[in-house]
Amino acid sequence: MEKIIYIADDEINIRNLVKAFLEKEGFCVHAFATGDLLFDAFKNAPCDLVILDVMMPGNSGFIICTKLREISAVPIIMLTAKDTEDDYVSGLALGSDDYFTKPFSPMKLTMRVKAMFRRAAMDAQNNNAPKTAQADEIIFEDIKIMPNMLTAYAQDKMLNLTKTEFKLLAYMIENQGKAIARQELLNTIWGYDSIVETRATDDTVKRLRRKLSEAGSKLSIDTVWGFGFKLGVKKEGV
Amino acid sequence: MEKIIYIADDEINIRNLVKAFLEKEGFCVHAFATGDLLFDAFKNAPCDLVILDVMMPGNSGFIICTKLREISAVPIIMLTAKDTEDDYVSGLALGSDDYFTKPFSPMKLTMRVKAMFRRAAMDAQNNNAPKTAQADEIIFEDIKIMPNMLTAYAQDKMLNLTKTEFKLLAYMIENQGKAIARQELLNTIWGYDSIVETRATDDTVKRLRRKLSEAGSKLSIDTVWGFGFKLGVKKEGV
DNA sequence: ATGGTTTGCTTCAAAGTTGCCACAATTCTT
DNA sequence: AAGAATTGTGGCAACTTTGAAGCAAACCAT
Repeated sequence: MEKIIYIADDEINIRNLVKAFLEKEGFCVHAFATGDLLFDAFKNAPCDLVILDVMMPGNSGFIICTKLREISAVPIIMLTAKDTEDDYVSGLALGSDDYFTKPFSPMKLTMRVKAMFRRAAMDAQNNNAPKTAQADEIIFEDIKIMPNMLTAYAQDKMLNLTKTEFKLLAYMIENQGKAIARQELLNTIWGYDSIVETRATDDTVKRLRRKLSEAGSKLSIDTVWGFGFKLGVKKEGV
Repeated sequence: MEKIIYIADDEINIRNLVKAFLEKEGFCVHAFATGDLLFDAFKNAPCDLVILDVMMPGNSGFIICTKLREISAVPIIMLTAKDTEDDYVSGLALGSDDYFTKPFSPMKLTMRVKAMFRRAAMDAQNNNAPKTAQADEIIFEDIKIMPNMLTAYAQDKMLNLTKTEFKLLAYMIENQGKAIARQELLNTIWGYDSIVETRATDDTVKRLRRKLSEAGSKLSIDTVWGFGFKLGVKKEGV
């Protein structure tokens, strides 16, 4: 089944470039000059994935993203020239699923798109967990995560997590029980194009473990030797 | 399979530096003084990745990039001294996949190169076997195997298997019933070019048997004398 | 700018894995 | 039944992977 992708960007070069790359991969791509045009088209005929530039004449990508989220759970990738963490957070908080900073590599965008479809397909298979991305709270054992606010509680005590730690914990809880490979964490948290050493994951896990333990959480991050990590529960001490 | 990398840069120091670093990582590197030379070589013998300096005598890296893109989808990394947004965007618009600004760390370039190959490999894997390899669970008797997660259960108790043990058990279960020769296991699990003794399989089987029995599994690994092993089921004791 | 945080890297020690060995137990051959 | 070949067992050492502490560069909010 051919996947349909809508893209909105006011720069025609970017538009054509992305369109060309994605079409070469067999996707059906419709390009729009503004977010509003895209939104109108979406109302008539929803697509499988949306790529939105943030800076556009008329309503910005953020606004379109919010409007889309009101009517659909379609995956959204945001493009932006700005590289600030603020934008990153607000973009994710508004419900976009991924984020690209211009200038970006068309091939990487293509790979990310394919990865998202793969993931969506996998989620569909184990339909038990329909991750509508924006649950207000995710709870696992004595941990409560509030994705919108980048906040996490353990035993009702607030954990003071950094962004990296939060993303890692959130990802592991979404995949609770599963063992997760270091490389998968790198790809997901640090991005497919990251150049950090694999051991960077150990650092974040180390800091997460300390914070969890200081908060007295029963949650433990177990090592799967030669592979990665897995969530577990500490035994009730004696 | 050794990856072949072409690099074009008019500065011999850069050329040699990058060449040395990449060769140390096991890549086969051919260096060219101009982009045109590289392009000619590529027409005769394509390579797996191209690194192009932008500023070169003769045709610039941008032009070479465009010409390469007309005949191939080979990954291209651009190097440039200029750090302007214009250059970046036009480089990408011409189809390069990544971008490095001089001065750059050879180590980071190397890591990026490795990441690109890793991604390409993953992509190929996922495309070739979109469904077959993605079985979430394989079940045999009281054993449940979850291939993606290096996790296996016996009687709903988790088995703590190492990578080697896991691969061996998974392979035997995939071929359930069949007797498997030691040499076949060696080739499959340890690889054709492995130098381990045949008896290494016995070691892993030994450890697997212990873990299975400790978990109380009914699964047994039976010896086929003078040949290899075969999965079986223990009798209901008593 | 600037002062505090975050974060990835380095180094070293600790822990886990794995192939090999010697020898005992088993099976096959004669 | 004796001898030869093959397999099971426990131990072990080399190797790999992981954890911890410290550090410096990058990052971020003032």
